[in-house]
Amino acid sequence: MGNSVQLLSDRVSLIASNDTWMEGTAIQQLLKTAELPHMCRVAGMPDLHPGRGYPVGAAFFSVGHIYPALVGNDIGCGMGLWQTDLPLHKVNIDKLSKRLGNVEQPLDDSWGDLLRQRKQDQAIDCDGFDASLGTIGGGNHFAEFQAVDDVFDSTALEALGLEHKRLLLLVHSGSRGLGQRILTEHVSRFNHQGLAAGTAGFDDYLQQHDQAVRWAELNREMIARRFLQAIRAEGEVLFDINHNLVSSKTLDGTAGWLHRKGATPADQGLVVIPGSRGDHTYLVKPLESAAGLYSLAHGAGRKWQRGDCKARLSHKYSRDELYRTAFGSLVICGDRTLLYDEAPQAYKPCLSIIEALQDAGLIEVVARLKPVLTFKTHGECSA
DNA sequence: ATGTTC
Repeated sequence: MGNSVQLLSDRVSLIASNDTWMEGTAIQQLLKTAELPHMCRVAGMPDLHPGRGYPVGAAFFSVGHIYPALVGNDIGCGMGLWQTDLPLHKVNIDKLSKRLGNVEQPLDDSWGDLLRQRKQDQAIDCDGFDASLGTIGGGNHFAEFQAVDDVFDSTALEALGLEHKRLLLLVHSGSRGLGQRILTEHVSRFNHQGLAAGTAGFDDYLQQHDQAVRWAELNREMIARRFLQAIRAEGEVLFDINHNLVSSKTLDGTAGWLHRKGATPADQGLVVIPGSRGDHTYLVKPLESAAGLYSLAHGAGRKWQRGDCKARLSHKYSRDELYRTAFGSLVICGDRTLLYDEAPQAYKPCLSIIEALQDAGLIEVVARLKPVLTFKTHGECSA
């Protein structure tokens, strides 16, 4: 216990074991970000990897100031886990895939009443990005049907209301163009500077940020609902957790701001830590601990940079190996670049992330899930 | 990451 917590400095810790894949660039970015004024504590997660200036897979605690550029463009990005009423023995993967013909279009009028209701309830006063609402987007975002593969804590599973013989749906998306617009506007006014609490800019950003978080949550709900409708199933959300945001938090008696940059909250109950489309997803129970700044890994973490993947993989693998995984699960991805950028080989093994978190005393594994069908985007190349 | 490439 605790042997995978590395102290890089008096205020920077890294959750990683000796065999966790870790880029030097990512560590440099972590240490550099820790030097920002008013930054008090930084924790890198085992899925840490280089980002644009700031690393992804880390939590940053500051006092009196927030850093919108550190949160980045995908404000409110997160994961929603849904349980369908479809028994696994009735699932036919090829039939499932054929029903996903219309899940990328803007939501049509039949969703209008529900959308208006949700926007009113959630105080979402923004119509400018309706065409993206209910759509997955690009990058590492996805909607994935999954099945329980192994159970380690049936009591916790039961408490969550998860029945292990039903098809699950994991949705990973964020605030799309809305978060992007908020960041761009901030950067044009303040560059990468932080904002001091109490200033107009601070209040203005936080108000927009919080709305983008709610918009992203609604986006994931709509994605889940349209996927359920497409496969003619009912379903309910088990949890929905953001891993890209800044929120107020008191740490050792000090009130401040916790930036989560690809870091899943450890103070909101059970969470999932998904691997790549060709790897397991782990349902885990966070344990009480201050070592990780109330945060966990948000996934397996990239091993290879985007853009490098196509050259490394395109001559090595057959078409069949790209659209079917080792689990026999199906991959729908019509975008060639995305197909390679998000290949299993581009990601760290998810078990290595889970083991590092376990060794640090941050989690207990509740269940292991496996992919059934991963949807990225349509296109002529899909199987 | 991005109603995506000034």
